Amino acid sequence: MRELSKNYEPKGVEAKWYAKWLEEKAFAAQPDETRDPATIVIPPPNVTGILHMGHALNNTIQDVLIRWWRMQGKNALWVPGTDHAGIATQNVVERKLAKEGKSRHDLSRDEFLKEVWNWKDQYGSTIVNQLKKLGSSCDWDRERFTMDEGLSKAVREVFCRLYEKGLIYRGNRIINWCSRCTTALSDEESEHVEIEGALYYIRYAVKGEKRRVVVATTRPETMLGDVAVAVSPRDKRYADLVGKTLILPVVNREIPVIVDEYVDPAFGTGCVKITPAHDPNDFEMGLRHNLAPVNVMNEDGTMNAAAGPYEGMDRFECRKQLIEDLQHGGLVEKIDKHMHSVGHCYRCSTVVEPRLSPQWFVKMEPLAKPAIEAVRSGKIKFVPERWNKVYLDWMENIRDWCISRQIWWGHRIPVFYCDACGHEWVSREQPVACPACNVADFRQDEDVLDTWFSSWLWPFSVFGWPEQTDDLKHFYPTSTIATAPEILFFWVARMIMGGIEFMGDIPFDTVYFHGTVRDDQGRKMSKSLGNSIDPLDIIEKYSSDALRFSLMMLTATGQDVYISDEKFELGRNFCTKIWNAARFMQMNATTDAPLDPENIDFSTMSLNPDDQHILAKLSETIRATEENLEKHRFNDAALAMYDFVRHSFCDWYVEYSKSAFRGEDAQRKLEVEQVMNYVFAASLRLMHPFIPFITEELWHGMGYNTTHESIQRAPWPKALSEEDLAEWGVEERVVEYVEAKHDLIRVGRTLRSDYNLTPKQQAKFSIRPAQERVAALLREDLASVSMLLGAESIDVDRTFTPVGAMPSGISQLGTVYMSIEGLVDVEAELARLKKQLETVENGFLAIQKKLLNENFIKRAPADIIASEEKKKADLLERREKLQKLIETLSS
RNA sequence: GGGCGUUUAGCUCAGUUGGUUAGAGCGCUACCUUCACACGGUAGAAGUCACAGGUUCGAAUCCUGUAACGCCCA
Repeated sequence: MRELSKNYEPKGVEAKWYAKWLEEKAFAAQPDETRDPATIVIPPPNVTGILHMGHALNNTIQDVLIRWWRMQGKNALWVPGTDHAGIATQNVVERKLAKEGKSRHDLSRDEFLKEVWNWKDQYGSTIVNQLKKLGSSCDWDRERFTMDEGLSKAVREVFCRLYEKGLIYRGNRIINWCSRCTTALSDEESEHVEIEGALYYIRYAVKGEKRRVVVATTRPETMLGDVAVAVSPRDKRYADLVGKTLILPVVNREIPVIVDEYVDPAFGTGCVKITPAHDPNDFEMGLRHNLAPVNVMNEDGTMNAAAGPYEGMDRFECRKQLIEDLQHGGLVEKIDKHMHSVGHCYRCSTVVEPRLSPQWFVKMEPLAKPAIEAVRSGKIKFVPERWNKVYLDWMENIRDWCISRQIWWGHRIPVFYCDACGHEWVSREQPVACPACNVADFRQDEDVLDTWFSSWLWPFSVFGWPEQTDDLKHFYPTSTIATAPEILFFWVARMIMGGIEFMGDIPFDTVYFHGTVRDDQGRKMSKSLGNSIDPLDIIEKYSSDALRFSLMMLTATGQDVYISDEKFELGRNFCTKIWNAARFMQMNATTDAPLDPENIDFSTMSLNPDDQHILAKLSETIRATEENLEKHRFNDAALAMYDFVRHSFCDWYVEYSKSAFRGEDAQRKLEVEQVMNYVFAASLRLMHPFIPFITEELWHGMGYNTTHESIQRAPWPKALSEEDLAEWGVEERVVEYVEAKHDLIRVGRTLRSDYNLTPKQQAKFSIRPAQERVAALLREDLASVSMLLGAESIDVDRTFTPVGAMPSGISQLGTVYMSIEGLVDVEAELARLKKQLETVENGFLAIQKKLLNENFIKRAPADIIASEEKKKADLLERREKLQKLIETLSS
C-alpha cells in the first residue's frame, strides 16, 4: 500500500492505466466454447469524425455493459472500427483539393482515391484515439474499417447474391439528387425541413381560346419541363377543359389537359402541372398517361438546353428570373407565402432535387418480412419499447433502397458491361473477359454503393464473413447494440434485415436507444450554434471518469440528455469523495499487510449493528445495480452506487468507524477495518464499469490487487441473500435498528441546529426509548451515538420525564431530549412542536379517513390495510407524545 | 396531415404492477475551516404533480379531452 496524495490527480492516472491496459491487451477476447460470449459491435463512427457528446454517451454505455459482462466472467468482446463515410469523406478531401485550387476532376479516379487513402492514413485515427481517452475497452486488435479488403469482399458477396436473387435491379426512377455532391441519395438521406416558401399561381393559355388556366406550384422553374396539366375527374369547374391543349409559357410547348385521381381539387387551383422528370408523383402519372418526361436540369443544379433562354442558369436564379419574366407578361396571378417541408442533403444541407435518373435499387419487401417478425415476436427487443412501433410502421411501408452513388470514394458496384456483345454481369472477383463472348473489352459500372450498404453487414463482416470463421461462430449473434434513434432506419433496421438474410439469424437481441445530447436549453448541439461541449475539454477539465459518471447519472432511459459544463462537477466531486474515503482508511489502517478483500470471513467476528447494516446495504446496492443494468436503467444504477458510497458508506459507516478507531479496543479496530475494506473493495468493483480509472488506481493504491492484479478481471461483487448474511451474524432486526438509529441522530442534530449550537458545543441528551429492547441496543451503542450527536453525555432512561422546558424530538426509537440550560426559548420550542404536530395531524387524518371508509376496508388488499393500520398507530403515538410535550412546555 | 415523446421544487430530472406525509442532484438559506474530503459536513426552506373531466375504496401513476414544447414520418 502506498500513500495516496491529498487530491486526486486524474490526468496522469488515466493516461497511465489506459497505456497499461493496452500493453497487457486487457480488452482482448478469443473464441472460447467454455464461456458465454457477450458481444457488442461499435456503431462505427465516421472516419472523418471527431468525438462529440453523442459519441461520449454512446460509447460510455457500451463500455459500462462490456466491463460489467467481463467482470461477470462472460467472454466479453467489443469490436471497434470506423466507417468510410463515402460522401462526407469525399467532401473533406475535395475541400482540401479546393484549397490547392484543384477539383477531383483534375485528377484521375485512381489518383483521387490515393489522395483519400492518404488522408485516411493521416487523420483517420483521430476519433479512435479519442475513444481511447474515454476509456473504451475495445479489443483494438480487431479494429475494422468498412473499406478494408475483408469487409469489401463481404460487400461484393452481398451485392452479387442479391443481384442473382433478383433483389437488386437498375431502374430509371425519380431519386433524391444533391446537386452539390452530384450524387443520388436514399430517401433516408434526404432530411425534410419545414421552411417558408411560396406558392406561385401561373397562367397557362388555352390553345385557340382567350381563356387562361391557373396552376399553382412551389417550384416554378420545373414548369419548363411540364408535359401536361391534370385535374381531378370529379372537379366540375374544369370538366370542359379536359382534352384541350394548353400553351406552356416561355417555351411555348403544347401540352394536354388530363384527368387523374391523384389530383387534390382542394390544393391550389385544382389544376396541377405535370413534370415527370422532376417529381415522383408526376413521374407515376406520366407513366399512367404515357407522357415522355422532359428533364430541364443538369447534374449540378443548373438549367439545361431544354430550359431554353434559362440554359446555364442556377435553378434558384432561374426561378427568380422566370417569375420576373412571367410577371412582365402578366402571367402571374398571385404569389402566396407557403410553409412546406423540403428535402435537404444530410451531408451538406443543399436542397435536394427530385431527379429522374438511372440508379441501382434493392427490393426491400422480401427482406423486410422476416425482420418485421423478429421484432414483433420479441426475438429482438427494443429499449425503450416504443421504438417498436416506429420500426414496424417504417418496415411495413418500406420502399426500395437506392444504393448507387455518383461519387468515387466507396465500394464500386461489381457490375460489368461488355462493349463487344452488350452482356451485363456481376462478379465477386475482377473479371478477365466477358463470360458471354470471352472478349476482354468490358467496363465496370462507374458508381459506388451507399455507405450504409457496408454498414448493414457490420455485425458479421467484422468477423470475417463470408468465411465461416471461428470468431463468427462464437461471437455472432451479438448481444446489444447501443445507438441513437436517428439511425433506426439507416442502420438498425437494415442490420436486422441483413443479419437474417445473410447469416440466417438476427444480428443482436437487444437494441438500446439512448437520447440525444442537448445543451441546457434543450437545443441540439451543433457547430453553427456554437453550443457544443467538447468531451475532450471536459476530460481535460474534470477527467474521463467524471465525464462518464455524470453522463450516466443524467441519462434516463431513452430520454434526451441536457448538459452544461457545470453538470460534470457531479462526477468530479464524486470521484474526489471516493478518493478521500480511501485516504481516510489508509490513515486509520492498523496494519500494512496486504489484505485480500475478496476473501474475508465475518462469521468468526461479532459484528456491531453498524457493521451489519453496511453489509446488508451493500448487498442491497449490488442487487439494485444489477437489476437496473439489466433493464438498461443506467441512471438508476449510477444513483444506487452513488447513494450507497456517499451516504451509507461515507456519511454513516465512516463516521461510525471514527468512534471505533478513537477507542481502545484493538480487536474492534481490526474488525471495523476489515468491514470497511470489504465494503470499499466491493464498491470499487461495483463502480468500475462506470469509472474505470479511479477504481483501478485505488484497487492498486489500497493494495487490493492480491488475487486479481487488475480490477477489470476481478469478479463482479456478489449480492448476498439474507440467509448468507445471517451466517455472518447479520440480523434483519439489527439492520432496521440502525436505520432507526440514524433517524434518532437526525432528530438530535435537528435539535442542535434549531438551538444554534456550534459543532464544538456539547450538549447533554436524554433518550426515552420506546421499548426495553431498544434501550438495551442503545446502551451498547452509546459511544457512536454520542459521537455522532456531539453529546457531552447521553442518558438512556425508559422513565425519563423532562424537568422544565427541554427541547425534544420524536424518533422511531424514542423521544430525544436536549438539555441546554438557560438557552431554551420556550416560545420557539412551542412553535416548532406545533408545526410538527400539524404535519403529524394531517397525516393522521388522511389515514383515519381512509380507514373509516367502508369501501376501503372491504376492497383493499389485506396487506395494504395492515400497513395503513400500522402507520395510523405510529402517527397516533407521535401525536400523543407531541401533545404531551406541548402541554408540559405550556404549563 | 399521421405518429411518438415531454409537461412533477428556482433549474435538470427520477417516481417501474395505482396504496409515502411526492424524491434526487444542482442552486438557495443558516451554521461550521472538526484530525478523509469546502470538489466538504450538518440542518433547513421550497411542489395546486400543465389544465379539465372520468374510472377507482384510493390517481403524479389508468382512461378521455385540451394546451404548450420537442422529435419522427408524409
